[in-house]
Amino acid sequence: MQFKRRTHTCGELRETNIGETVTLNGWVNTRRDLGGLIFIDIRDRYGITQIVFEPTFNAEAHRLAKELRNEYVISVEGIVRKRPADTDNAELPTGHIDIMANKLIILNEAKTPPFPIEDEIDTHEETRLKYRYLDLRRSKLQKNLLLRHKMYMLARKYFDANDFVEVETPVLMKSTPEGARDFLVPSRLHKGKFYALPQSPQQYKQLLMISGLDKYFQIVKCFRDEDLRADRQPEFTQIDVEMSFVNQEDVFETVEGLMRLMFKEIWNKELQLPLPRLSFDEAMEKYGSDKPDLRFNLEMVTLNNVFVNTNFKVFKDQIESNGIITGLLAPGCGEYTRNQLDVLTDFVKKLGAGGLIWMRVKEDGLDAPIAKFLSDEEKLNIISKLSAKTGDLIFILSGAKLKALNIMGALRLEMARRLELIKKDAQPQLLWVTDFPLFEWDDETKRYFAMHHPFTSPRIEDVQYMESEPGKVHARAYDLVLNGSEIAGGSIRIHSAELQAKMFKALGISDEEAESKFGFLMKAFQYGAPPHGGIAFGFDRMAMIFAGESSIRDVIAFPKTASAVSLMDDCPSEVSEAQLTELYIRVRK
RNA sequence: GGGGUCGUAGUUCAGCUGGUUAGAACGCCUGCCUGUCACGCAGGAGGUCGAGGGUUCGAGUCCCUUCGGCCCCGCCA
Repeated sequence: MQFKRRTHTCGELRETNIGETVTLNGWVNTRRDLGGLIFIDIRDRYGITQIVFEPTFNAEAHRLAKELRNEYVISVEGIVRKRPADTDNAELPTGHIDIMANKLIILNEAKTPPFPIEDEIDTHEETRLKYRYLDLRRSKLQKNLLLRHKMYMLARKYFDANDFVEVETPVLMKSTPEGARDFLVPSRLHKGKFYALPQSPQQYKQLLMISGLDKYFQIVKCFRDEDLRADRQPEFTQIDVEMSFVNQEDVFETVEGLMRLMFKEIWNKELQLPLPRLSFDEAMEKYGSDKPDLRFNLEMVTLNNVFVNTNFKVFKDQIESNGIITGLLAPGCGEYTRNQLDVLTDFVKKLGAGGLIWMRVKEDGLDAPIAKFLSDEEKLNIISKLSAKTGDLIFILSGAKLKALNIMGALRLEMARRLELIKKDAQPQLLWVTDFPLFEWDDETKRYFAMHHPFTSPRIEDVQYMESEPGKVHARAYDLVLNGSEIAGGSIRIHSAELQAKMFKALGISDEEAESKFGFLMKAFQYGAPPHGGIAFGFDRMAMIFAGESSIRDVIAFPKTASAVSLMDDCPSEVSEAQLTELYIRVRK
């Protein structure tokens, strides 16, 4: 098909172009057929320009324009003209001009799209995902992809300027049993053997440090075969970073520099450095989360001290069994009805709490179902500890420490929603959470797991407890948290064979097991491993927050549904018997 | 694996206690219309009520099973 190369994009023409003969190519955004006069808005990713078809100007073009429908692909040649007085459209950057068409070519017709190509649509996501290529025509999603592109460029420029080297690591790698479920890739050349897709290039980047690359980064796809969430996809992108001869402060400095750049270039905001830090313990006690949202206050308060000598059995038991009693003040909620309180009780019960204790703060004291079990002194202390005022509502949860704090953290977020504490224009809150526990107790298997990964270095001063009290050992691990989302996480790694052996021992991994699972890495460590550490950003999540979206899918071109399916191309799908045979695979029924 | 929620026209939804031919808006089609930009006016077409089964004289509506979207818990070193 013959058509002229465009002279301008659809967002480009201004009054300075008046009188020029131009050619635009694009999609029909809307048509307004007035009979004798036809207006067509032509759209490409740069913008929208109004075309006018007038029979006295060009009868042939006008005749053909009658056939135009939404989403037809067209090429238009015409003359840029100032719009007649009072017909300007201030909404459009191109709204002071229009194009008198003297030549129209229909490059392609289009079926009526299943949903309108415009920003504010309320079409179900299912339909949008099925026709993702149409969804991506909408300027909102295009804007998100452009923002994502800008973030790639900023990251690459930043790391390059700081002497980092981008190195590609394998996508087909060895399956490692720790961590998330691997996606497996069967080998045709090796019967019964499998590659795994990387959960992250963790081992490779450590090997690159041993190789002396010194400063490495990579924008890289990672894969985890776990259940999805609004902010989790089975394949996702990391900015992976590793550095040699560094401590935690060096990593922080590097990351903070990048974040300052992103804040400036994406949001035009000055980021105050250094970033605030919270220890894991502090974050859990105050906010009930290892990724606290600091855009609002509502701090939780640990009340164990108030109840050291209590007669209330529930609290007494918790204190004796090393549990926690945590309180949350809901300002001005003292008038919550029984029904509202039941809903909130139900909310925490669904998260695994035994129940929810509530107290209305009245002029003359606390009005609560458990009031009769508490001494006057305890009541006064609750009020003062939480700085409660008349008309407030107090929540108290007790239980095993991390579990109770987690549930209260969820309630904190729920109350913030109900009280609308997160304003739309709230300043973004970025912080470090540090000093994570090195180990995490797993009740099911009755053993400790590495909270981060088994190569994470303990704090030097805690090494002495690794055998006696593993639960007490803190890691040199850290997370970067933005508005209540973890956007990056990393650690200083173990680089000594001796300490690594201690770590495996604490994890209950035998020498043989360590050898078969991580032997290649252990071996490499014997050839002069420098002290090193790093971090990895959840790029999609970061893009989501910078774009102001609430789902990661809105910053990914072709995302999968919550059940890990691509509705557009219908994958995963079955494969032919021949393919399976070649891979020595039989599907179990 | 568990909890919540949704599924009716191309789209977004309404549809009461089970009862005549399942409605509205937008979109779509046809005609009219020379300054629209949410164009206007007139007319029209369009339905596997997610699927399967059951109860009933009768099911969009009640029951059971099942599929799918979204959110959350578990899971995500």
